[in-house]
Amino acid sequence: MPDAHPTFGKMIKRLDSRSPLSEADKLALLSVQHSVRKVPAGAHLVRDGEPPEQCALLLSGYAYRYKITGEGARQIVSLHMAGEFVDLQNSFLQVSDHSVQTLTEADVAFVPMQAIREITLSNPSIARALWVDTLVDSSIFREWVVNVGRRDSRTRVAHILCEFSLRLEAAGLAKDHRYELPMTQEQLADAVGLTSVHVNRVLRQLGEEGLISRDRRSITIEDWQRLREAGDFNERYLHHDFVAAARN
Amino acid sequence: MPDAHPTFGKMIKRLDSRSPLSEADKLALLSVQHSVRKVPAGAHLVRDGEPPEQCALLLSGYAYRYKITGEGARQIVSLHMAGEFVDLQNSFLQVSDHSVQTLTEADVAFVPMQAIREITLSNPSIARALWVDTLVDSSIFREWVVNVGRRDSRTRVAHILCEFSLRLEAAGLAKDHRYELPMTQEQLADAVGLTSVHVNRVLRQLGEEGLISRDRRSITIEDWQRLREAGDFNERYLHHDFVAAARN
DNA sequence: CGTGAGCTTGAGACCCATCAATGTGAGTGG
DNA sequence: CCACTCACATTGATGGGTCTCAAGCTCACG
Repeated sequence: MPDAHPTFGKMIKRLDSRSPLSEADKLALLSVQHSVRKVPAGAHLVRDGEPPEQCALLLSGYAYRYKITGEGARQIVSLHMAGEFVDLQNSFLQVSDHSVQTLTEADVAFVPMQAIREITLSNPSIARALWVDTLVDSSIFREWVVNVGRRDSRTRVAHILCEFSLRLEAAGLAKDHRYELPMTQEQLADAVGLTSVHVNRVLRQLGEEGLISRDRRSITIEDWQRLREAGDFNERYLHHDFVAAARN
Repeated sequence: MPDAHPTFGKMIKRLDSRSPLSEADKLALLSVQHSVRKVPAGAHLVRDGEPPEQCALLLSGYAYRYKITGEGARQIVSLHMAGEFVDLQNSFLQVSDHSVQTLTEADVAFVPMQAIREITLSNPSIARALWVDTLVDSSIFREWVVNVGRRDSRTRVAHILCEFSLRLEAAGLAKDHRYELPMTQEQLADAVGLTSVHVNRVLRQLGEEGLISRDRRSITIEDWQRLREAGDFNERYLHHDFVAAARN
């Protein structure tokens, strides 16, 4: 039933680019059981500690994953955009180890865990493609560990702005290094392990230096090369280098 | 050919506990093509930026993954012990996004990428089990993002000591909350995003408070409950809760 | 015993957090 | 169309946690 939401095609294209899928695979993905629901901004898709029952694919909008420390501080561990699965891992783990919340209003396709389990057992290429997708997720987590662990505030913020720019462009959601940042400065701060006050100062500084300009939530990268250097950014970890990997 | 190194059994048992394997699956894993080599401490198993050719399974000893920032700072992003794959993701990605180095002398089984690709395509249960293994890796990365992003130094160090204790016990490499920490304080610092000087002070403080005691590289957790609280530690993210997940 | 890597400790500096106040713009209701 | 409100952004002043620099210590090993 290829009357699936158009974003399904986007998701399939991304998977296919890193791990080739046959036409039959693509059709199987298109017709996987799911239900679509519109979800308001700030809604929880997954809650830390609860056993998951379905897997959410973002059809539009943004979401983020986060954890809360015992002190009550929040750390955002990833940001997700249209075409991405936000909690694929939950299909195979007993209990969720973090929460997922929408950043904006979003259209979400909920796929029953069972459907994911079945399609991946009966179709090894789909399993591999989804696996690779989670491996790229991992790579981004590793880079974030480095970002919050070893970079100073200016570098950290510049780095994440570079990452968002490339990921949004790869997803067809931005171009010319200009995009709507769907988060408040406080959320940005929680993603880079700083306070919103300090993020504000850093953004101002990056603006004064002519690396970026801002208008409300819109970010324009005025000088990609310099922002890239300022952010110690190397896009290798995004694994956008789609050289058609695998012969099997 | 079940004349494989005994640690293969350990690895298989761990995989099986989170994602059930048939006897045939286990035999296939035991007889996967590989070559064993003894590697000295400090040797590189993988180098950032290079295309990987094989996948390393640690049979004995310890290894860690790390990245170097443009400033030359090192961030260790994970620690691995006997029975773990250190770079499974490399079998499916074009280029390595980080380096892997041994912490101690180690026996390593090198499995050709091609063998991993083949066994996972022809055997969906093995693919799933390895996938789940990488998902647990991801969960640990997420926790590390939180650790370096939002916890103060004392909490950070206490947290990682708790994590090591549980992981080593689960691997049968420690018991009674006592273990040999296979890293220098500088390496520990690079894992928690601090300096070795500060890690040293924190370790002393934890000792003075009676939470741990140290003798050379040996760590004894004197008061698990209090260290757990000090480290804001909840073992959920380790996904050691082996309730035999899946019917298919 | 000499050597070197790693551990330990102190003093001072600095980056970022905290606290606090004000500014701004979108939405709401009168 | 104008108060009013509320979330978010912005800015300043101050303090603290961690880094940096530097020196001495310990212990395994030759």
